[in-house]
Amino acid sequence: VFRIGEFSRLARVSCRLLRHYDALGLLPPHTVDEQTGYRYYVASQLSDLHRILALKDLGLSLEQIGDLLDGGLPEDELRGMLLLERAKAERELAVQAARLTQIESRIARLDAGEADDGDVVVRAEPGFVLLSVRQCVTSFDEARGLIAELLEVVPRRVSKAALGQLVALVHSPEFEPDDIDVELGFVLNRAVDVTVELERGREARVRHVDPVPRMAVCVRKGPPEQAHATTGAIARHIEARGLRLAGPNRELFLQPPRPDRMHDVVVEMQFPCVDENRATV
Amino acid sequence: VFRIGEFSRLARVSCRLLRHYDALGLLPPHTVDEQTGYRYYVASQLSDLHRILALKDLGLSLEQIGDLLDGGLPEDELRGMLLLERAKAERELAVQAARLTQIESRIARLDAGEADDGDVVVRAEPGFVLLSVRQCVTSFDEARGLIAELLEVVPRRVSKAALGQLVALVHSPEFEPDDIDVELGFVLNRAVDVTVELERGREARVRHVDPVPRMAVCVRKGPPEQAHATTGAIARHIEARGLRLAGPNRELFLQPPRPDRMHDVVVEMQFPCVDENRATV
DNA sequence: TTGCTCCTCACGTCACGTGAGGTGGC
DNA sequence: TTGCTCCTCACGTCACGTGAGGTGGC
Repeated sequence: VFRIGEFSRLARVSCRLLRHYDALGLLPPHTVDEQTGYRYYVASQLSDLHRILALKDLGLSLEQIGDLLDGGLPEDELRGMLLLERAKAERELAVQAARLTQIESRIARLDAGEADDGDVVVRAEPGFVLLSVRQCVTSFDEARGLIAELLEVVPRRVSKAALGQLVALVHSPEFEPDDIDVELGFVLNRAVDVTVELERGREARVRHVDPVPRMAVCVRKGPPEQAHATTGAIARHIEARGLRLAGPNRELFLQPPRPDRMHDVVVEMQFPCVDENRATV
Repeated sequence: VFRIGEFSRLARVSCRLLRHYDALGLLPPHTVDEQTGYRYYVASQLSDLHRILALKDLGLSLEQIGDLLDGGLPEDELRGMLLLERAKAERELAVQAARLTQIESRIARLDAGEADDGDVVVRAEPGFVLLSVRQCVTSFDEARGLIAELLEVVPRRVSKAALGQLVALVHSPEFEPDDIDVELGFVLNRAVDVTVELERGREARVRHVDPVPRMAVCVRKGPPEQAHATTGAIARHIEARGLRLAGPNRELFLQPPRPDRMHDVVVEMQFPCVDENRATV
């Protein structure tokens, strides 16, 4: 029979841990002296402790371990718990792997004396409702004209409260500056059912844009020529992270742009991605 | 200029996070209304936020990020931080991988209806001082005789306070029951410099046992025949975990054994391991 | 008798989530 | 005027680590 100090040395755990597990009812001492409160453990309790530590190593919480130890565990539930833990461990593993490759690519770039590219973020993007018109433009000026038209016409038909940011979706699979299939419109904050007529018989319509599980985003400030740098940063980032571009990229105008001052714009560039390995999350 | 709610929706983070980062000085709002306390953000702060989130993704703490953002970062220190983070991420990755394979092997064993083997633990083991005698024994009875002799003779020469657990180290690389190279002795709690003479001219001497970075341990209760089951559990465990046996295994007698009741013993079996992949940690 | 070990609080950790209770702006 | 949004506390999270302050046992 051991006092808590000896037992903790045998087990290579702290006394505090043993007291903690006692408090939680996970591993009550074999005996407790009523006078002094001293805890006394016996040798065979070391295997009880090992069982707890082994379960903890699997990633179970102490609460789960407690349920499992005194619950008599109905086999099925244990299986269920393990399957959940496996999924959790797989996610965590992927996160850690991504983190490691990101760090390594940062070190590599630092050693090569290259720029930071530090502000690329990958996140899930929910779906939203969009009021938009889609067409091919042959020049940047044409796009700018379309933006100007939308900015003028749409607010007359839709209440200001419902109108969100201006957004562009680039549907052209490849970048050809003189023939870009682009969709331009406004995010809608509330459901509105309108069709807005534009010049030359075109119309802006309401449609739903699907959510994207992995969107690489980066904010660009300044003229459109700056876009190359931002695109490059995103490209390096997603490559380092083992992702691949998938689907039309977007530009979200954080400030309502003024067509005469497009060089002063703040835009969030968004690129949908998928994992190299698996098609879906 | 955005209020906190709009800004949080644009950034897909919570208001609480923005207030938290404000409180820490990581991302103060562009403006704060003195009357109402309302926080106002501008579009370009989104990229500041992204920078913070990207650094957080690397595993840096908010405190580190704060130092880094306003510290002007002396390049070298940044490198140092990243190298540390890489090491941390590598360790974490290994831990997660081990966890995952452990969970998977548990599920597999559960599906196959096999036993639990749940109480194997891998841990680091510090070095210690041992008072021991080493010899080849040709039978279990001979070992038992040696234990009896040690239990009788040693306590006469060494104070009880200094004497720790009885331990056996099995030096035979392979298990041959009729010729086991075994070292038997006591862990010493304090430095003692003695040589204890035994029968037939043999001696127990003091020596230092090196620490072991990875020791797979499991407690066995009952007769030595039980040892096979425990050994099997450990073997399955370390295989599932991508480890490999390395060095002499040990048996630590948690209770002072009585040679006439060896079937009632509680022993911790210890097996040194190394990683399959790399020789050292 | 002097150390040594044990005891019970109780705060700290880390990055926020989640109410509680109250107030300004359209 | 009614919602809506914002504000500031302040507690909870998870598994202990780390003192503080005090007491029993050899």
